[in-house]
Amino acid sequence: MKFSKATNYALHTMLFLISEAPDKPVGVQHLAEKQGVSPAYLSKILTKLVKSGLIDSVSGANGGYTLGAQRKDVSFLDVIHAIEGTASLFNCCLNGEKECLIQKVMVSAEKAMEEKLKMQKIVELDLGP
Amino acid sequence: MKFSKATNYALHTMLFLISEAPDKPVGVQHLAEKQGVSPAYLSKILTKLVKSGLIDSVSGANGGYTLGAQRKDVSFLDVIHAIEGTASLFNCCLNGEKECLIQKVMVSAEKAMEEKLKMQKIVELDLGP
DNA sequence: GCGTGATTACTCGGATACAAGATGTCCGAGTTTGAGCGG
DNA sequence: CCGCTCAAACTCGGACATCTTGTATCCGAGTAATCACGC
Repeated sequence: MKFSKATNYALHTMLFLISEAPDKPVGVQHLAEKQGVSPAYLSKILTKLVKSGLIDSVSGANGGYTLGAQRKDVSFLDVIHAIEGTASLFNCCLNGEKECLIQKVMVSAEKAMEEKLKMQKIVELDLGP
Repeated sequence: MKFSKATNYALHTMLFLISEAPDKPVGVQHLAEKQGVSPAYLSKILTKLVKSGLIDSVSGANGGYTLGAQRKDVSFLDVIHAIEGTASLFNCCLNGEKECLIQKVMVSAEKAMEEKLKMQKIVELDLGP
């Protein structure tokens, strides 16, 4: 029960793109150096963000990754869902038992966290407190 | 990023002990059958709950697991912390950078979930609406 | 000067390797209950 | 009837085996910009 490093990399990449390179595409090598990750691995992570529509990729020379159109709206939850998936953090997997009260409580608590993460847009971090 | 099955088993065991056997010790075999788990594995999980002081174990024949003294106060968060640990779900692990804004947001959201789980006592589920 | 091809700098996707943690099993050791047996 | 011993029913703890998932690497394919060359 931990957030993966991939989520960490994805969030930092988004923050960097928004704050320092809103227009020009940035190569994966540059992004990887900033965070001390292997470019190949970061590329794999960013592909997920592309498929979720959070960023765009530009092929060819001078290519790289760039922000999508609606960049102002990207929330923490968007990034997390793109990387970790949208499945519930808890599933009871106990047979018949119709509805599991424990499951209900867990899902409710999970929603509380997601609500916070949905409210927080990444762009808000750029311009400090 | 998912809650482990162990947490699920632990929560169900706590609920069972509170609702159906507040005094008598219950053998791990009986508890395991109820949930379709191997007794050996469940025993390993319950040992964590014992070490955290949430339940007591009774050795010898007719032994088993029984509720501790302050059973009314056990919350979801207590059980989860006993099984999953109390470490933060997210750590930035990005070098110098003094304080990471992303880390702050994540921890804050995590706290929101924990607050909900701390409020919800397991005993409250027993007498459901 | 200009088109055409080759080179270069990129991303994309799949295949693969590696490590760590979750899950599950097995067995020996210690502990208590209860039954059996001898006095 | 009493006390002793012994077996049975338990948990405890560690050591293992397995399986999934996260982490990471490598390479071939495709694509776009740029450079080189020849006309």
